[in-house]
This record gives sequence, C-alpha cells and structure tokens, in this order.
Amino acid sequence: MESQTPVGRKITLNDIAAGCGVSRATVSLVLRGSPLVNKATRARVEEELRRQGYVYNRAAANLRRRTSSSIALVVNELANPFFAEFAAGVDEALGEAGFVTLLGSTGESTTREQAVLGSLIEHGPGGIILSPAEGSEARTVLATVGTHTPVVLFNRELGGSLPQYAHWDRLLLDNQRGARLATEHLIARGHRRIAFFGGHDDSSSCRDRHAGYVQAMQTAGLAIEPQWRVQTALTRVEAARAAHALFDHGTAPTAAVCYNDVVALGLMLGLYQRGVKPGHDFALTGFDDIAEASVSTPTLTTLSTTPRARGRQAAELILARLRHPQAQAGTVIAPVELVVRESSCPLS
Amino acid sequence: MESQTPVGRKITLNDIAAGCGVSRATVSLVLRGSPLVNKATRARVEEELRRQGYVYNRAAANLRRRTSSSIALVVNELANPFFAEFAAGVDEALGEAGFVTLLGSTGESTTREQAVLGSLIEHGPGGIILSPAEGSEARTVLATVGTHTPVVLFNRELGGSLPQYAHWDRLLLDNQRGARLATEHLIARGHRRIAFFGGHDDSSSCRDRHAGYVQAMQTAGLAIEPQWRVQTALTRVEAARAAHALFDHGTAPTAAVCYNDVVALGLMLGLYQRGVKPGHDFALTGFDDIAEASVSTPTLTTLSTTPRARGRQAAELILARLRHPQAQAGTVIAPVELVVRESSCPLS
DNA sequence: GGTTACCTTTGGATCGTTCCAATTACCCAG
DNA sequence: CTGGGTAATTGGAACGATCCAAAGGTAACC
Repeated sequence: MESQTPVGRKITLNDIAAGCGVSRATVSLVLRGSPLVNKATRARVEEELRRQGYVYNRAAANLRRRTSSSIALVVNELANPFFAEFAAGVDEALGEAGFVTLLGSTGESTTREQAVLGSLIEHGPGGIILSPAEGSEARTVLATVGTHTPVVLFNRELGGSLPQYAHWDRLLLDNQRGARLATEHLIARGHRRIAFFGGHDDSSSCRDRHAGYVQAMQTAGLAIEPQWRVQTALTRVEAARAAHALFDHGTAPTAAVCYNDVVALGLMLGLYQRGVKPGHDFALTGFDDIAEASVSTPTLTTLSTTPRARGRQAAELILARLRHPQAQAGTVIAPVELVVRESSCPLS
Repeated sequence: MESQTPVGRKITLNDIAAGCGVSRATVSLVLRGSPLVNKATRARVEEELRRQGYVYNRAAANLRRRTSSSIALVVNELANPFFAEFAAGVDEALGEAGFVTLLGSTGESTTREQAVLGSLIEHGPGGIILSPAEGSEARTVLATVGTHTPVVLFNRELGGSLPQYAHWDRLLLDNQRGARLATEHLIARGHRRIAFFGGHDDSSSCRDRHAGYVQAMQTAGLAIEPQWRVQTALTRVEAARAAHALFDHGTAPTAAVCYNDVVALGLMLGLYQRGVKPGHDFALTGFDDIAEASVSTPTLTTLSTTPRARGRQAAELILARLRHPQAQAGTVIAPVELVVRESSCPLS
C-alpha cells in the first residue's frame, strides 16, 4: 500500500499538487481540513498524500503564519527526580495541546542558563517555562529572551525586578507554609533545638522556606543559633559532606528541617557516617516528596509537592498566556502537604 | 545601552539592513561570521544588531538551508530515573554540539509512540533517538518517521525487520551478560532456586536479560520452574502486587533476578508485605543502578549502566550519523557492571 | 588607457508553507 | 440572455533567512 521511495528529496505540497492535478493551495486546504474543498477532490488529494508519504513541514507553516508550536522548558537538573516529574507533566500537557517541548537544562549555573535560553529562543518557541538557576537576574534573562516570548517562572523568583511591560506569570510552591508545617511538626514531637539545613540563600525558594522555619521557631518562642543554618549545594554528596557543620560549635541540634529531599537524604548519609542514626537519634524532614523519600532508611517525612501536577499546571499557564497575551500577569501559589514518615522521630 | 522596544514586531534582517544602510545579504554574512565583510561594516552592523535587540530566526534559516538544528528524543517514561539520567546526558551532549532537544514520551504505549513520533517528525528534527515502547514494530515506526530522518535505537530492539535501506544505528546494553553476572553472583552465594522477576517478553531487553539468567542457571546445572518467571508492568506498585506469584505454587525460590531496579524495589515492598525480609530471608538483584538503589533498605545489588554516559553516547551516535548519512549502520553494546550491595544476601 | 585581479557588496530567486483576492464553473430566477 | 449567487479552485505574494552570480570599487601592471 504505502510506497515511499527509500531515497530522494522530501515530498512537498508541490509534489502532491502535481501528482493529482490540483493547485498547491488546494492541497494546503485539504491538510487543514477546510470545508471549502469538494469531497471528491479531498479524497483524491488524501490518497495522493498517503501514496507519496507526505510529511507536513510545520516549520515552514509556522514561518508563514508567524506562529509557533513549541514551548521551551528550562530546568535546573533533569536528573533531579523533582524536575524529572515536573518535566514529564509539562510534556504530557503540552503534547495534548499539540505542542512540542524544547528541552534545556542549566545545572544551576547562570552562565549556562544564558547560553541555553539564547539557543532555545532562536528556535522561536511560543513561550518559555523557566525554573531559574540560583542567583539568576531578571534583567539578564529579559535581555536574552526579549519581550516577544512569554515566560512562566517556576519554583523560584528572579533577582531584581522586571519592567512592568513584561507579563511574566509565576508558579510557586507554598514554600514558607511548607517549612513552617515541618518545623511545627518537629516542635510538636518535642524538639527544641532545630536546624535549617541545605540550599543557598541565593535562591528565593530557599529564603522562603527558611522564613517559614524562622516563623515557626519564633512563634514557639524558640531560639535559633547561627550555626544551625548550614548552606550546601543541592546534591547528596555535598550535603553529606556538610553534615558535620551542625555539630562543630555550640549546642548541637536534635533535629533539622532540610531545604529539600535530596539534601535530606545526603544529611542522612552524613549522620550515619558520624554514627548518628537518623530517625532515631536525630529527626529530619525534607521537601518535595520525591520517589526515594518513601523507600529510604528511615523513610523521609517531607512535603509533597506533586511535581507532575505542577508541570501540567505550568503548561496550562503558558498556554493560557498564549491565548491572552495582554492579560494581567498572575502568581499562582501551589499548596504543599506534610507527609509524616519515620525520619521525624520524637525527641528521645 | 540596550533599547529593545517593549512592544512591536519582531526584528528581522531587513530591519537591521535598513537601520545601517547595507543590504540584507551583508547582514547575513556578518551573522555567520564570514571573512568577506569589511571590518568597519561588520562593526557597524553588529552595533545595530545590539541596538535593535535582534534575535536570529533559526527556523527560517533551516528552511532555506534544508538543515535542522534539533534532535528528537523519545523515551518511555521521563520520570523513570534511568531515562531521566539518559535524557540529561543526551541533552548535555546535544547542547554542546549546538543542537536542541525535542522531547517526547510514550508511557510504554505503541499508540502514543506513533502519535508522538508523528508530531515530532513534523518539526523536522535532524534525527531521532528512540527508546521503543514494548511491542513496537519496525514497519510502523518506519512508516511514520519516513526514510529521511536517521534513527538511533536505544535500549531495545524493534519487532519485525527493517528494510536494508534504513540505516538505523543501535545502542544496546549488554543485557544478557548483565543478567548472567547477577545470576552467577546469586549462585555463588549459595542460592539454587532462583526466579526471574518482572518485565514483559514483548520487550527485547527483557528477553535478553532472561536469556542471560537461563544461561547461568543451565551452566550451573540448576533447574528452572515455570512459576519462577513472573511478568509485570514496570512500576513499583505493579511489581509489589505480583510478588505473591512467586510463592503460590510449587517450591518457592530463595532469590530473584529482577528485570530492573524499579521492579526490584517493588518486589521488596511486596516481600515486606508478606513478612519476608529482603536481603535477609530472600536475595534479589536489580538492573540499572538508579539513584534509589544505593539508599533503599536493603541497598540493592544491581548492574550499573551509567545512563548519563549512555545518553551522551546516543547523542554522539546520531551526530555521527548526520555527518555520514551513508555509513554502514552499527550496533554498539555498552558494558554493564555488577554492583554488589546488601540485597543479595547469602542463602541462610 | 586598458586589462587584470582582488576585495566587498548586492539584488533576486529560493526553501515549503499560508493568505488573499480573483477566477472559474455552474445553476437558477427574472 | 443577463445578472446574481454559491461553491470550488487558484496564482502570486508573503514569512525570514541563505545562496549565487554579478556588479562596483580600487589598485597594480603592462
């Protein structure tokens, strides 16, 4: 039935038109399912399309129509399960809407972020979903993406402020509330000396979580010692290495609220190495509820953020923005939920 | 310094040309760093490019040049850490080569695979990296991607055979040897009744791993009972649910070689639910060495496949194919390495 | 002065689609 | 037979870049 030639030029509208004696314009109308074309003609053209193995050239169409059928997705690190789930959600929802995902990843470096955005923007995506790298600035991002491509910021704020003509939407997690819930939970379990572990203050999400922690501590009338704030890179290895800092000076904490799950899992490793048994001698909480959180030893008390749903939501936001370019920019705060597991043991 | 207008049309070569009194062709030469243009002219043009905030339209250029600057990546499930790492590796290497990644994901459904490939191919990628869904057929895939776009198959074979004019490269893991090593390891630890757990025989990688297991068992002169082959979907929940099948009839196994880590982690859950303690009462091995394997309880003995490196390798393969479209198609078998952890306990 | 050579620059066609105004064909009422 | 209406089709100009052959300018040489 099908008979694409194994070798040769790509088939275009002209080939089809010539092949069944109609004009290019008519074939184009058939492709787009226009009601204008005669039923018989349509059938003839469709047969010819099949016969020659025609493949639609969306790039050419997008050029002419000044539209786009792709959305760029820029995340910090795809291998981080939180972002992997997020990306899966984005791609799912975009695919359903007939869009294709252009992928980019920054590795938390603003330099790479600039390079990646610069490269992606040249492909003319209809919009960008960006989870900014730590320390990323509004001005520089705006300069490379320009003002013609809408942006949805996910997970973090940019540094500096945006000109008001840039209608950038935001999708943020309820970081402050989440960290407050975790801290209150540890306090309820009897802990008084609680640290905040991991992340960098360069990142807005980290500042917010820290603020939630501070809020809960203050409300409970608990003092916070400076050495209970340990900053780390966002990998397990780095976090494990930094664990000792909690115990070096002053009174050691009995529990820690961690910036996220990856860092919490790293802290667990670091504790084991010191002979401290997490979930028994030391309580801790994470943030994100990645898949590993439910199978680690001990299983990790954390805040569920349902990243796949967030991905879908980010996709919805950018698609809505494409439909209404001039609408007021909005900020959506997604709720988070405390999932209590073994790691947040009562004070022994 | 910069002064992009907040609103208005996109800037094109014509705007730049008009803005500094040269022709469109000259501006194009400047953009591509041609040595033909006079130094002074180049400076003037570059200044104007900056002043107007010009963004290169790669789609238009690709149309004219009949080239492509993107590669499509189709994986089974992005949220699976094995594929997430793989995708990260692909994107990294493609980015370095100036290519952009078009993402697609099939969820192990051949129907979705067809849809995703159909949508991606319309965007004219220079090549496709495809990890086929279970049961995916060479004929159907070929029919939708056509013969003009090179393909690198990763991880699995397609069903049926390809016409020889389709130069499709393959990047496979040494599945058979890996499963053999795992089985031999369990045998060396004293186990005699060993099952092969998880996956479907629709997938070539699963058949290969099973073959490696059979080979090791036969070489050791051990019998295999039919109920020791349990097929499952590739999720933890499904695997946990299927665990009982190992114990329902005949003599129960004392160990299992699992299709992959996800399934092995699921089996662990299922065992716990039956009151069997994996790594103590029952030995098991995985395949892939995903991040969770080193933090689960017990930690998982598995085969390391370094998926990020495989991703880079797949990217190299497709880029090499773009450079030499007519070269002989090849199959690369990537080595795997046994990582012994707690789950493969000796027979007690 | 005329010829050649070299260095820059350029107009116009082109890639594969869509848009638009115009055309053709046909039928029916007046 | 004319005029008007509907239905279907079409040629040619876009979209924003690149390619190519040709042209303009300058300098050197005979």
